[in-house]
Formats: sequence, structure tokens, C-alpha cells
Amino acid sequence: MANLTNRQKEIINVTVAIIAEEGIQKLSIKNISNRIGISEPAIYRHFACKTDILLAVLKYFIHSTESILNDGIDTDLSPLKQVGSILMNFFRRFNENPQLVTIIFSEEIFPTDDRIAKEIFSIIQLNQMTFIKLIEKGKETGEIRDELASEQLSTIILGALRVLVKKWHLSKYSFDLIKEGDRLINTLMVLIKKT
Amino acid sequence: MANLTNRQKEIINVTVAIIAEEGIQKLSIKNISNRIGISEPAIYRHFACKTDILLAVLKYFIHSTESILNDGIDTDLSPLKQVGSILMNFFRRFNENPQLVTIIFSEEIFPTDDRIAKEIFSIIQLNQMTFIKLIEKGKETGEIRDELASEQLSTIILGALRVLVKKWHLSKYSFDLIKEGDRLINTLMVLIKKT
Amino acid sequence: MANLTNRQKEIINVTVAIIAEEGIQKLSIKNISNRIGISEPAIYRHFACKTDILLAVLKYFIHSTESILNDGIDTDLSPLKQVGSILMNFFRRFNENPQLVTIIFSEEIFPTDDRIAKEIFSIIQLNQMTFIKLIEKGKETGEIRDELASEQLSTIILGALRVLVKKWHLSKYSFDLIKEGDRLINTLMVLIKKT
Amino acid sequence: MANLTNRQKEIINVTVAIIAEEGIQKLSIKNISNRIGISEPAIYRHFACKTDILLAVLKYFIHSTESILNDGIDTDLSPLKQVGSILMNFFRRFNENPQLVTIIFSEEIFPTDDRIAKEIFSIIQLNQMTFIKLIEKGKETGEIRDELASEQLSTIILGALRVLVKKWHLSKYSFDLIKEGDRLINTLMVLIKKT
DNA sequence: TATGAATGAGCTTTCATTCAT
DNA sequence: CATGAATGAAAGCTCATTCAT
Repeated sequence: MANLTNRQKEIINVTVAIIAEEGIQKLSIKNISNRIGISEPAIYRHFACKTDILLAVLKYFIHSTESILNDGIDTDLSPLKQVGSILMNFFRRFNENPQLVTIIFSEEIFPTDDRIAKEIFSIIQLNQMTFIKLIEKGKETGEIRDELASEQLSTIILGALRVLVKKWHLSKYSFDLIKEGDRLINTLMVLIKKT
Repeated sequence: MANLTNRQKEIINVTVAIIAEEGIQKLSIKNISNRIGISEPAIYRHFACKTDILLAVLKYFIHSTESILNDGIDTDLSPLKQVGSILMNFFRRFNENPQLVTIIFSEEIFPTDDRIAKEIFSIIQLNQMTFIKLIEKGKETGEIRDELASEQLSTIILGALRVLVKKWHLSKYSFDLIKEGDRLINTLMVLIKKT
Repeated sequence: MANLTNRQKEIINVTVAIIAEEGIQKLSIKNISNRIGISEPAIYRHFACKTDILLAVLKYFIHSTESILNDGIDTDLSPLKQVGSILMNFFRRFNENPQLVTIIFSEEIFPTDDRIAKEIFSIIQLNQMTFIKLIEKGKETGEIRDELASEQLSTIILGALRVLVKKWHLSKYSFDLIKEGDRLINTLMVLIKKT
Repeated sequence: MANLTNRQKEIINVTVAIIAEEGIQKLSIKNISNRIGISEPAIYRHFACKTDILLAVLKYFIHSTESILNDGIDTDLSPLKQVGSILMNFFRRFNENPQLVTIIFSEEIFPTDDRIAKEIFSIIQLNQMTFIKLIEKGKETGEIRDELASEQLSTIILGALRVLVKKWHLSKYSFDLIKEGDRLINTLMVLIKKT
């Protein structure tokens, strides 16, 4: 976000808001420019085309995801605790900013475009790799069950995260994500920790 | 699918194929009619509007999902084995019919429409409830760890299923879903079974 | 109406009802066939094209108009009384069958078509001539002011009829057409009768 | 018309011309844009939807009607003379601009729409009230027969105006509207003035 | 006499984008 | 940096009508 102008940031924010509130089908240049209060051609002063806006949005999400992951990882906690800490970070971020949900786990909504597909793949890889590394570390320290493949454990953790958050989103935030998230983390911890 | 005409079935199949191959953004009446080889207005002899086509597609998926779930549940296997059997059924179905993936786990792709939202919610509920019931049974028979909430275990199982299948799909089927699915099932079994 | 089949009469009645209730813009073959409960092509068994249906409707109105005019004229009343009698006949017919209004004075609603234009012109001529003849007779009997041109008096009478009926129709029948019609007739009588 | 852009005025004029020449059934965005020489979507830069164009047309007619009425009313003439003056104004305006006829007296041609219905009702009310007020004044000054209800006289005057103009229009302007109009005005004057 | 299926032409409207100013 | 005007392409959908059965 550093090398973006204020207008570009504004466009990205408005784009995220539209996708979250009205769905990607309602995302149009007109819709974006109306929300900002400028004309449609004005958008093209700041982005070459619509795809570039979506790419910028995705890059912003990578940045968000990275910061969620890093906030959890920069501690003195044990690897297992760090897994829990990262998950709780996700829940907290979603709770504060629910519109993130619509996009951060929604590969499907974006139009089929090679550049976009690449960007999405890198988000997924980032999540996957972070957890795999932590699980490996946890196995080394004897904290995590080492008879189970790290990749599969990572899949299980990410899947649980995703399904709970989606359920929360589809239920229109009808339950306390932090509380349910905490319970889910505990269950996951019980499942994977060495006894 | 029983009370549908052949043309209606054809339209549904073509719709599924388009969504799977080109994404929902490319789904248009023209696209559907072109693939079938009829004119656009001809579609409206068989469905009143585009939304009705999507609803029919979703109902078809509910039917598919139900049959996947029922194929696993109608056995003499133990509840835990049934969980594994259902999961393997999913993997096998996806492997045979990869275009199912794009839709069956993709709430987000459908346009915001009350009737569609209702249909999607029922698919999710169906999956959730099936696993919760089996887990409850498994706890009763002493096969599944009873210190863990059934709803959370269900969330974990569904999440793992989803993430593996999506990974397979995004990687353009670059790995053997059946083999990886089998390994994931084993890992899940190890995690949740009582020792 | 004599040489029409029952189905043809049914189609005409339904067409009149649609025009009256929903306007001519909503008149379509589909709409007609739906109301009757038959298929669209079935309509073409009874009329060659849509214009023919409209022509039949117009002929039915000519017939209606003729009978309204004749019911008033076949009496022993004086010419001036006959003018009043015919006008009251119109009001009574509209009161019993309000959907007549939408069409009987609505040249404009029909599509531009030579055959239709001809038919409409003949309705107007019929009305015009009937009143002109009566006024001429009334002048001869010394009942009607003879310093005024018959054609203009006819125009004034027909105009008054039309505006009152349209007002009644636009106000959604909010006043008693018979009572207001009676008062209008009296006013017209006062205006044109010789003193 | 003051707060309209030139393009908007052009669209309104072309719309009026199409309705007058081809009927409202032939009025389409394509038809409008073709006549102007721009593309169809270009229309939507100037009006949000087709209904808004029709509303602008109607507002233009209200304005026209108002100026016809006011041109006649702002004089030192007696009320009865003013009635005649207004009627002659109508005839003159129609004579100069025959396409006005098709719309100004044609409530029926517009599609059923609440906003449009409201606009049409206000045109009718305006005409009605203007004549009623003048007749009331004429009764006070002893110029107009006071044994007759003003509302009915207004109905008679408006009806006569309408029928003559429509006759002129349907006959494809085959007679001199000004001359016939003048004769009709004289007849009306004779009928309603106190003797 | 009726129907199911289909069609070409047309409709209103939206979209991403361009260009002169 | 911004806008008003415009556009080609495409969308979902309706219409009168045809044709084989």
C-alpha cells in the first residue's frame, strides 16, 4: 500500500466495500466512481483497467494476510501456541473488519484471468506454508504429533478456519466469532498436540 | 431431476459445464443456447428466467450431495468408518466429475438472490447435519473422542474436505485426489478416534 | 358477432379485458392465450394475425356503438329528446361495462395500421352522422336553435360525452356516471334548445 | 425546459416527433438514437431510463399548455373573451406544431406508470381549472349564463376543443383548423353567453 | 383443433473503455 | 487531475409468428 496514491487507496477501499456489501456482480466502474463521487473516466487516471484494480485489491489482501501471519509469528511462544495465536489473529481481524471475509477466502469470485489466478495462488501458498513451517517446528520440539503429515494438518487447520468464518459470514454474524474461534482453536490444539 | 424434461436437463448440464470451464461470469443465456445449438429465446420455453436455471442447478447439486451422503450412510459400517466412507465418496465423485467442484463449495459465485441464498444454505446445512449425527453416534459407540464438540469436529472435517478439493482444483488436477483424499481421511480418523 | 365462433368471441372478450385492465402495451398473444388457458399457436387457428384480432375487436365496438345509437333512435321521442336518450344510453352502457371506455374513445391506442385506421374512422363517422341527422331534424321541428351549425353542435355534444366519460374513467369511477351524465345532458339540452 | 441540456432538449424533440409520426408503439431507444445520430447507450448519459424521457416530454407539454393558457389569460379582455382567446391559442399552437396533438390529448398512449399517470392528471386538472375559473368570473360579471354549472360548461368547452382537434388530426389536416376553430368558438360563445 | 418447440427481430439496459476538452 | 459525451459489445428478456406433430 506504500507506493499507492491516496486516490488509489480510496478506489481499493471502495472496491472492497462494494464486493463485501453487494457482491462482485455489482462491482462496476460506475459503482466505484459513484461511491467516491468522481466520474467514471477519472478512475482510469489511477488504474489502467478494471483488472488492475482487482489485482491491487488482491495485493492488499496479501499484505493483510501477511500481517496477520506475522503478528502471530513474531513472538516467543511455542510453535503450537503460535498456530493458535495466528488463528486467533484471523478471527480478530475478521471480527473487526467483516468485509475481509467475502474476499480473503473467495478465490471463485474473481474473473478468470491469468494475472489474478497467480495472485490468488500466492495467497493460498502463503497461508499453507506458514502453517506447515510452524507444524514442522512443533514436531521438532516434540509439541505436535509427528506421526501425521504436516501438509495434511495444515489443510485441516486452514479448512476449519475457513468453514467457521464462512459460517459466521453466511449467518450474518449471528454468533460471537471470537468465542467460537477460541473454542475451535482449543479443539484443534487438543487434536494435534502430542500427549 | 425426475420431473425435468430432457431439454431442461440439457440446459442444466450445459450450465454446469460453463460454470466449471469458464466461470459464472461467462454464464449467459447466449452462452448456454450456443452450446446446445438453439436460439436464445428458446431457452425461455424451458425456464422462466436465468435465476430459475441457477436454482435448478442448485437443486441438482443438493440431489447429488444427498446421494453422496446417502451412499456412505446406508451401510453396516461403524459411524467413524461411515465418516471416512462419505468423504471418500466425495473425493470419488469429484474425481469422476471435476466440474462439480466449482459449484458445490462455491456459495460466493452465485448472484445475490433470496431464493438462491436459501437453496445454498440448505446444502450447507445438509452436509453439516450429516456429519454431526455420525459423530454423535460414534461418541455413543465409544469410537470417537467424546471430549470434543461434535459441531467443531464437523467443521474440521468439512473444512479439510473443502480445502483439499479446492487445492486439487486450483492446481488443475495436478495430483491424485483419491490418493491424497485417502491420506487425509486417515489423518482425520487418527485425530478424532478414541484411543 | 354473429359469424364468429365461440373461441373467436372468447379471444375478443379476453382482448378487450386485457386492454381495459392492463393497457394495450400489455396485450400480447401470450397474454391472451394465458387468460383463455390455451397455447399461443392455438390463437392462430382462430385469427390469422394479431391485427386481425384488433380488427375484430373494433368491429365489435362498431356493433356496440350501433346498438347504443339505435336503442336511442328507435323511439317516438322528439329529436332533441332522442339526443338525450342516446347520450344516456352511452352512460348506461359504460356504467354497466366500464372496460368499454378504454377502447371506444381511444383511437390513439391502436397501432398505426391502414385497416385499423379505416375501422376507427368509421366509428367516429357513425357517431358524428347520427347526431348531425338528429340535430337537423330538431331544427326542422323547431326544437333546436337553427342559427348554429349542426356539425359544430354535434362536435360539442360528442366532446362533452367523451370528456365526462374519460374523467369518470381516469378518476377510477369515483363518481356516479349516470347522475353526472344526466346533469350534463340537461345542461346540453338547455344550451341547444330553442327558447 | 430551462434546466435541460441541449442534448436533452434534442431527445425530447425527437421523441415528440416519433410519437407524432409513428405512434408510441414505434418509440424505442434505438429509434430515438438513430434519428439523432448517436448510439443507443449514449441516450442513457442524458436520461436514466425511457420513462424519464416520457416524463420530460410530459413536463414539456405541461409547460406548453401553461403558456397557451397564460397567453390567453393575461389580457384585459372579458372572461368570456378570454375563454375564446385561450381556445384560439390552442388552435394556433396546434396549427403551427401539429405533432403536439398526438400527445397533448392522449392520456391513453402512455404506458401504465405511476409517475406518468400523475403528470397526465396534472395536465388535465390544469385545463379544467383554468376554464372553470374563467367561467365563474364570467358569471360574476353577468357575461355567462349563471343557471349552468361551471364544471359542466368547462367539460363542454374542453370536449369541443378536443373533438375538433382530433378530427383535424385524424383527417390528416384536411381542413383549416384556424377557420373551423374560429367557427366553433363562436358557436360556443353563442351557447354560453347570457342574453 | 391443439400443442411443444423454436426463431428472428426487437426491446431496455449495463458495461468497460476512449477521447476531446 | 478530472469530466461530459460517446461507443461497441453484450446482457436478459419479450414478441409475433411458424412448423412438425
